Amino acid sequence: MNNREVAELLGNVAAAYEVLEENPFKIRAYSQAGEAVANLSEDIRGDWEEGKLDDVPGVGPAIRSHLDELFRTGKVKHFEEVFKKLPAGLFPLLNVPGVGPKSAFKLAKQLGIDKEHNAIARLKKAGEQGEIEKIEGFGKESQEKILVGIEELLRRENKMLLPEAAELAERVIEYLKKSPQVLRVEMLGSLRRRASLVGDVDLAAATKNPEAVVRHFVDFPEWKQVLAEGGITARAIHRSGRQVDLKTESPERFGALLQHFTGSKAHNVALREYSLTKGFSLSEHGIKISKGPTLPRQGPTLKNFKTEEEFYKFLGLVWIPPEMREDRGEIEAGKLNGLPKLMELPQVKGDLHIHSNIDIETSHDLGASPLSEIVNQAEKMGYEYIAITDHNPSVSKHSEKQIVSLIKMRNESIDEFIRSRGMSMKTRVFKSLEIDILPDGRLSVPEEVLDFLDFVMVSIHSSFREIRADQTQRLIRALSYPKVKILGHPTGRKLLERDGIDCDWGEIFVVCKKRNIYLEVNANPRRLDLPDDLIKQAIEAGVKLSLGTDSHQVENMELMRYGVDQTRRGWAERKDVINCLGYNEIAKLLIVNC
DNA sequence: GCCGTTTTCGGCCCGACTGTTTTCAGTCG
Repeated sequence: MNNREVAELLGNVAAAYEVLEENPFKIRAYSQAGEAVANLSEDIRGDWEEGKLDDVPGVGPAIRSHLDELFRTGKVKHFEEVFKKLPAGLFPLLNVPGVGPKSAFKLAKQLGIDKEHNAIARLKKAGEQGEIEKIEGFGKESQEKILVGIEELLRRENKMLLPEAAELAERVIEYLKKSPQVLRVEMLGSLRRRASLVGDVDLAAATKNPEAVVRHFVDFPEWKQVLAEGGITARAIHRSGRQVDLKTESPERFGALLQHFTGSKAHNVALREYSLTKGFSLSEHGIKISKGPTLPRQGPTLKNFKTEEEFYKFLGLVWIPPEMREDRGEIEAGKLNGLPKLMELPQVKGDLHIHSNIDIETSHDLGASPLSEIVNQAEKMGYEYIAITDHNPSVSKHSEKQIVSLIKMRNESIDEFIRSRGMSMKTRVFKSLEIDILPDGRLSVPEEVLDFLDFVMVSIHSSFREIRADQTQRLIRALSYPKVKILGHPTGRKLLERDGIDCDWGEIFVVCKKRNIYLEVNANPRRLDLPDDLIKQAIEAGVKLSLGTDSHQVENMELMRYGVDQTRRGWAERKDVINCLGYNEIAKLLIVNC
């Protein structure tokens, strides 16, 4: 059982308790535990194996013992007894937007949806045949809403990679700014927090005339369909099929709106709990002072905030960068003024993961761009250095001797290029190689090859599904070779395609720290690997990071900012990322025997 | 059922929107 499945199970228990009208706080406890598991990047089963379930927020003695039973026996007797009281078809219906536990129960019961596997299809059919509106408590409009919800469910299953969401948002923002009524526009939600995957694009506009701004928004020519248009908000579907929401607010209150809809939900819940202890009640409109010297008979007064900075300051906190708002300790840190000074894109002085088109008959994709274009681009970006990290020559097609001579050939071609450019070349080039880690942890090239490289990057490109202990030993063995300085895209995940490997990262961090090996934050938006929460843990363990775009063509070197976004989500400061060092300093770290 | 800078007992986030049950429950972010 993976995290998503465990989270779903806990969510189903919460929903079942809701239908059965259990204690509301017990319901919330299960639903919070479920969300916490869903947001975990560590494998929860691994946490259980190591006796660390207590570290998961929201998991106390009762839920821990249920999870213990789940991992030992594959099921939880108590949960099954609870579920038995309800139709099994109820649970898939919870995924339809607009359908919660109570409605799902009524629908499943009245429509006789008693199996999980075809529940959504049966609901859809019932809606199309007008069966839903006949149920007490539902009408024609709820029936229509459910059918729209089912469509949205099918569409929502593929979230957007960050750049797709960012580019769509920028198009709409550019259009919105054409209206003189729009005083300010900002991105909201997971997009503003620069999360690796984004659901809908949410935007906020500051205006004194919300109706005019909403009208302008719905007139955007690229909408396929306008879903809703109110006095202060609107929602539309873009021709790409992606949903865009707009919220408006007066400039005087814009700070509170921005804060509220930037989230994350977990951050906001934690912030409200913290604020309540001070007698403040937060909302998207501002802060109500519910305790202390409010005037009698007047009720709580609402305080307005133009900016987020003022909003956080009023709560006794410093402004928290959106990337950090995931309830990972940022409120505590903001209280003590102990927030890190996050690194920024202009501090990046080089790209440590680039593939060229020098043909050494590689095991994986050859780059598309010649070294000359790569260096030109690097100089344009103001880089002091780049690392050429082509894949190793394929092992099956070459003898060891041939591999060595291919690497020598590549070195000569790089050296010749550098000579030809002479003193005018501002960017220095590291000769490296991205070497495959074999299933047993050995490297896929003869050790002799390492002598011809400035440093080595190693990466996993196969056998992603080994069990944790094996995968951990595999990585440790790979990291023990001389000259290995960077572990490339450490988890091997591909967003929306496959999960990363299961591995005891704590052990890997120890090895990296001891041997001065750097963990890559791969900036390719399909990878963004290490993931943000592991970045945070790595930094806490004293491990330093290496940024690389994994570019196979020069255009992709521009994707560095997405890697920087993720390091910021992992609380990285300038000192945590070796790319912030100048050439002389980083050469000392990477080239061990120079 | 969880949790701790007023608490190991007694609390537990806030408001908008929607549709239908004509006064509010359910759902969402």
